[in-house]
Amino acid sequence: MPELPEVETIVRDIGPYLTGRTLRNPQLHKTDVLRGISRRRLISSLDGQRVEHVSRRAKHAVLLLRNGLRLIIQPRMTGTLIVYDRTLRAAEQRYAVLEMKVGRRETFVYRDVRRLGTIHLLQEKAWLSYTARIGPEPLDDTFDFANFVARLHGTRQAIKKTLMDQARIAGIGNIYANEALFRAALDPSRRTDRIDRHSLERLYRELRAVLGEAIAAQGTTFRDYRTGTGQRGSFQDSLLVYGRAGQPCTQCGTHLATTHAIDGRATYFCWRCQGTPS
DNA sequence: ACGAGGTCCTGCGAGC
DNA sequence: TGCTCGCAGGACCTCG
Repeated sequence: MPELPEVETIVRDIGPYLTGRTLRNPQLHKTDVLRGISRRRLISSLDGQRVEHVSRRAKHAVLLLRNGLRLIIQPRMTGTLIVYDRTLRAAEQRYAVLEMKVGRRETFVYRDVRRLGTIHLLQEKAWLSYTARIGPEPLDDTFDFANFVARLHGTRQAIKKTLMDQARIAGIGNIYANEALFRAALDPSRRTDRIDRHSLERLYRELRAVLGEAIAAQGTTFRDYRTGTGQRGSFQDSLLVYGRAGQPCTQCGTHLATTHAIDGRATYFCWRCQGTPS
């Protein structure tokens, strides 16, 4: 489930293959991922366009094209973005949503089993408005502790839900919210407005640390996620709580617990180290 | 402002 | 074996 570290890994991988290349023969196999654009206009806007720049914003991959449009792909749950330097195998072709040639042999594929992912194609102005609705990038140099506190301010919601609110801070999903809260020894269900400054300092530090470590490990592969070259990530080996219900806490040995009480999403935590969710 | 619940989508595993 | 059903979940929506 690509969150910030996974999309960052994808973008770093595919960027060198796409930048300066011309998109040829785009094929859209499914249309239900399109947002605000028809298949016909997407195809005609992509075909023959040079890719000027590839970047990440929150959990989106952004391809800036010569014609000024941005192709924005959000892989969500099961989406993968891969550049292959060979012909695709049948299994790789299956579930392909968008596919285009980016060189003599290279093919760029957006593949998505469940197709909860989305594709936008935006003009500069629409892009600015789109990105303005998303919070700041947590790994930016400018994202200091004061900024973090300001972004969390004014809500009584559970801290885990607040962290995952893309309008407040960009790119944090379920895996890294769980991990950061455990590492900061914070109860995921704690009301955001009732967390003391020292706890917030720990959370700020651990959040940035875990995101950085996950990028260094090429992301977390639980099931579908692959890097931009089709490899598995390795941060699943470093997860301390996510997916580890029933296993011993690495800090105190207590059996880790899971609940769906916060926003209906799987929360993993240690009763002893993080306290009891209220 | 906030929580609850529905929606999208398909593979998978449990249960019968 | 073959079927149904619930679940996985990020973002967005409506309702109370």
